[in-house]
Amino acid sequence: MQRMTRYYGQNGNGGGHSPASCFASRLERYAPLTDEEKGFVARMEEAERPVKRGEVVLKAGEPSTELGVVKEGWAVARSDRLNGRSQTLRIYLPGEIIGLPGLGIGHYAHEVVMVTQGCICPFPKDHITGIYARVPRLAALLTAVASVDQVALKDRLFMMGSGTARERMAHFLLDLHERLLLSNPDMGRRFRLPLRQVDIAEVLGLTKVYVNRLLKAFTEEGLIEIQRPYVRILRPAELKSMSNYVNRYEQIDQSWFPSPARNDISL
Amino acid sequence: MQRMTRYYGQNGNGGGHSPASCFASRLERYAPLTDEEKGFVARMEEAERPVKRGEVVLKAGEPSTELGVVKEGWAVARSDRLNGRSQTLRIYLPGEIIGLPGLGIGHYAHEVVMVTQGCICPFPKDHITGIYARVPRLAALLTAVASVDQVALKDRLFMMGSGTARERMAHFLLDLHERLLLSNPDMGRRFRLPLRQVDIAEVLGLTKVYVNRLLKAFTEEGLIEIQRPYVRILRPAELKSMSNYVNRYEQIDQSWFPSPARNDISL
DNA sequence: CGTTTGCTTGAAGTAGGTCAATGTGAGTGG
DNA sequence: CCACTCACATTGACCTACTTCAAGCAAACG
Repeated sequence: MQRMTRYYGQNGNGGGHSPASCFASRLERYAPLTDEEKGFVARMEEAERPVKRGEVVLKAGEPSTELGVVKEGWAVARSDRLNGRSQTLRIYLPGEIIGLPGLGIGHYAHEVVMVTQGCICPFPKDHITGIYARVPRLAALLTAVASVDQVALKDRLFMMGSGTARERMAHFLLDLHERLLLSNPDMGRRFRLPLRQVDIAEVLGLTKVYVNRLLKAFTEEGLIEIQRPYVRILRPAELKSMSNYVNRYEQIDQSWFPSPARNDISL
Repeated sequence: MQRMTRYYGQNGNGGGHSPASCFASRLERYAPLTDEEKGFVARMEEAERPVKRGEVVLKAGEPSTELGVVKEGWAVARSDRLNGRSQTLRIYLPGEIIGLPGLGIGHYAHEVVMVTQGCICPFPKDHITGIYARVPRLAALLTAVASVDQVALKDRLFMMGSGTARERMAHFLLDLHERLLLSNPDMGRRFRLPLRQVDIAEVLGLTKVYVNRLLKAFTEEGLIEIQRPYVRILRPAELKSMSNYVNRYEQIDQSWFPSPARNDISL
């Protein structure tokens, strides 16, 4: 059933962070956390649930009682259509939070499904309450991360609205590469892409047939190299210029964060 | 477990001119604000700047020092392409905040332009600092509103990725109508649409020619009625079923909000 | 070793784009 | 009151990027 071997996650790459918490290490990349903040983050990863490929982690329409941290594996948020085609709205990599949009509307708007096997750390929604009440700087950090996310989402909307299939594909490959680099800085240009062509098609809003043709064309043009399930980006510059790609993940702006101490207001 | 509050239920001014503080009244629709919270909200609307149609309110690439509340008029966030076509990423109606995504990345990712004349209330970014530090429930409210926004954005991504032109148009009209109803509950099915066909085309990722043909077709099929610049939705049910439209703005979940008093943690 | 799941390829169709011309109403100036 | 203009809307004729359908292939698994 599973044609993939194990997803390679947080193998020790000199970073020195504990493999137990990819989410905490992701956050600490931006700003060192206080002990109190670390405590709150740790509680988001207390529980662990192994999940199989294809498993629905969050069901669309259900009341949103929990959020979750993807600890291992890839997940996607998707919108199913009665009609036929379904659309992947977002790919979640290890260290990212799922279910955040459910905060506002009280139920999950779109289902989240695993595309590889992996491991999810669910935590109750009202854990966020404590973060807003007690560690406002952490709340601000989460907000900042969410807003980077929103920018990336808008970039994707742009590609879907006025990009050709080639441009979308280029943008997709570059974006995934950059995001993987965030947690694996010394990964290089070759990365594991545990998605079937039909999965990519659902991300890009294309058919699997055309995705196949695009990948073939990209390969023939020497833009990429495929050794399934690995992809190597051969000519990033051309891909960037053809898709107008901008890396949105490089840094976040902390200038507006409140100070870590609870009642010390920097204003 | 979850306390939802209906969003409707404020007397609407059918006329069409904004109240003194459309942003505050929009927030108060969700939850009554404490005096302290009101003070912070009021400071977001202290300054006022009249803006002309076509004026660039936020320039892409510039450091994000300010956010703003749209007090009057319509604005759009758009992504320009060297190539040619440009894509509208988001329409901002009165009472909505612009520049929020700039919080995370420290500069404006996409430009914001007025599509009608209007009025913007700019406020400094670090005003958000005070909200996170001192009125956490207001911070949570802003987060909730942003997350509803993100869901709506994902719905749009879905339409752009796997919707036909007809479906996109139907979705667009319904979505705009619902959003306008939020601040004008007794507006009915007829609303002012101050966009040119080319503006709509940029929202939908289509050409103005095709937008024209779609509008003509919709009119001939009796789905809508156009008396420029007004549109009337004649058969909302058909539009809904053909575009799978879901109104995401109806309710907001406050169950996870911290309590209004600063150090009283409801957990 | 047969079955399944996913990849590849060809041929034909279509939704929506492109190009280009014409129509229309709301100013503006004379 | 009429001409002139300018910004948009409308319409027609053709074009193409992508889809659809359908068949064949490869490799992994049972």
